[in-house]
Amino acid sequence: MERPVRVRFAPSPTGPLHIGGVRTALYNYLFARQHHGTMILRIEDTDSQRFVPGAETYIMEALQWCGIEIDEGVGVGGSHAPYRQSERREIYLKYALQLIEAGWAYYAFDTAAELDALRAEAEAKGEAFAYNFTVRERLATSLVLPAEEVKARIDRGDQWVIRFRMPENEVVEMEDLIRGHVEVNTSTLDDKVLYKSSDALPTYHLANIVDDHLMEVSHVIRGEEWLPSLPLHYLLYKAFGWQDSQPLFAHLPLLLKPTGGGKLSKRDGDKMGFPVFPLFWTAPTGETAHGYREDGYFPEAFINMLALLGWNPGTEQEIFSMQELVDNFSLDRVSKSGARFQPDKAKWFNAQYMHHMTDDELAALYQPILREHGITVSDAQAGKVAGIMKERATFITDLWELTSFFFVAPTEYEEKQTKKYWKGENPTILREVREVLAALDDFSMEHTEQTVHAWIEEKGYGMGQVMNTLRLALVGAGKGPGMYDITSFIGKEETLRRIDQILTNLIPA
RNA sequence: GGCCCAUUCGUCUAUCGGUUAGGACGCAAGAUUUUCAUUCUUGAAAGAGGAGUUCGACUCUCCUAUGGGCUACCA
Repeated sequence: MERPVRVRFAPSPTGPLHIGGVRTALYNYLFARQHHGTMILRIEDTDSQRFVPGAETYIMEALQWCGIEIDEGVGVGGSHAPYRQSERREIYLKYALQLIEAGWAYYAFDTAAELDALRAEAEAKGEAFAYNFTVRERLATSLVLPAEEVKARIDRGDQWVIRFRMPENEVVEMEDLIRGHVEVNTSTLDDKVLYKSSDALPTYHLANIVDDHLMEVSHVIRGEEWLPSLPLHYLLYKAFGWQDSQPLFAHLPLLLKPTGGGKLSKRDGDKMGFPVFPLFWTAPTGETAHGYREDGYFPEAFINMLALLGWNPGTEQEIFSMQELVDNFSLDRVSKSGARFQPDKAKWFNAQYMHHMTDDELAALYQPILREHGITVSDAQAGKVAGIMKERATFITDLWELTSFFFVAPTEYEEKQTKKYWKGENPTILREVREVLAALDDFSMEHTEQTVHAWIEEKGYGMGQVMNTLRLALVGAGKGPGMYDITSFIGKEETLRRIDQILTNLIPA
């Protein structure tokens, strides 16, 4: 295979891109980058009924947030423009007609009502209706109607479609990069509609094959839901005489619901409290859906998680940057069976990325949240506290809950801790600790710790007893980092002030 | 119903005929600890079932079961 790698992600703008779509885009992107190929974004808007305004913009924003770069396509242009199928509509009819010419397709004039009647009739007899060699000769098609009649019907504006003439009893042999050899007998297939006069647009099958050919796509990497139509696609390449440049196919396993069966859908997210979309989405109807971005996920963590859902490197490495994914990805390590999406693992990935962030990175993300709470501090300070507490956080938004006591003195004292420590001689000991701290000139972490610990030992107090009482005074709760992280950050003056505050405000039990 | 694809711990997965079937998430226990976490250690936890092929099958073949996809003038 000498030809340049060109892959495409080809969503249809019928709603927000969900994570299954993002993963398909990701695998295409990884494959393209690894082979120094081209990643194409094509919008398949051949269904005028289901078109949703805003969906296309959403798709492009989502890919951008994920770090999936488009080399060619909608939004960036390229040598094979246009990339929106609705803007290529004049191309397709020509090819459909070419197929009729060659005997691979025909006009059909059935109305929706007639087809429904046919289906009902078959069902009544307990049979499955198939529009194929068994019925096509008995229906109003260009196969049986005289040429003049066909022309007359078209001329007078009757609705028609062009259907593929599926051969009878032929075995189509196919190769899938993930699944290997697959074969299907054409007698089980039907005469798919390729083009419809109602909106002068092709269906997916025709548009897809024509565009992939014209855009010189080398590998088609798409969801498993397309596997059943692969024989048709093979036959279309054959009918057009394009077998030599036919792309290689890889059908990806589906992303399944976390529990129960079925494909992941929008409703699952709403029900189970995790996003199924990369970004927040507002439908034209006003309906909204959560997004990973707004829920606090890092795009890198989101992508990492998605990449491992259906693919693995064969090693025990789990944390991958985009570049590492590009270097390690391979289609033959993509699994064959559907992967159940796991919300807990997604969180774990995010926490891992959080833990590995530098103070500077954390500061940049945390500052806006601090500002929302009316806290103005330097980046260094924001980064410092975030760095101290990051290992306890899953999301950036967890940080405020975790670090607020660095900036604000407690306004109330947690009941459990108060009961446990604000009793007996502890308030008196706290008074003594206050004197020890007040006498300090050097309030650094090391020096404070050394002095206070030596003092505790000398007095024979319990370490936990003293430290937890002090914690209650400074934090107001039984949580937080080491005490000296706190004292050194808030400083001597504030430390003493918080001790005085609890001593004057809280009456010991 | 028909066609196609799949089937290893609860979940994501490793294994490409010979392993005490490995790792991760989650769960449980323990250790560390001034709190909460983190971290570390340990544990429970799997080859859908049945026939073959083979000296030997999780791995290859077939059947069954189960799950999933498709079966539109949707993609």
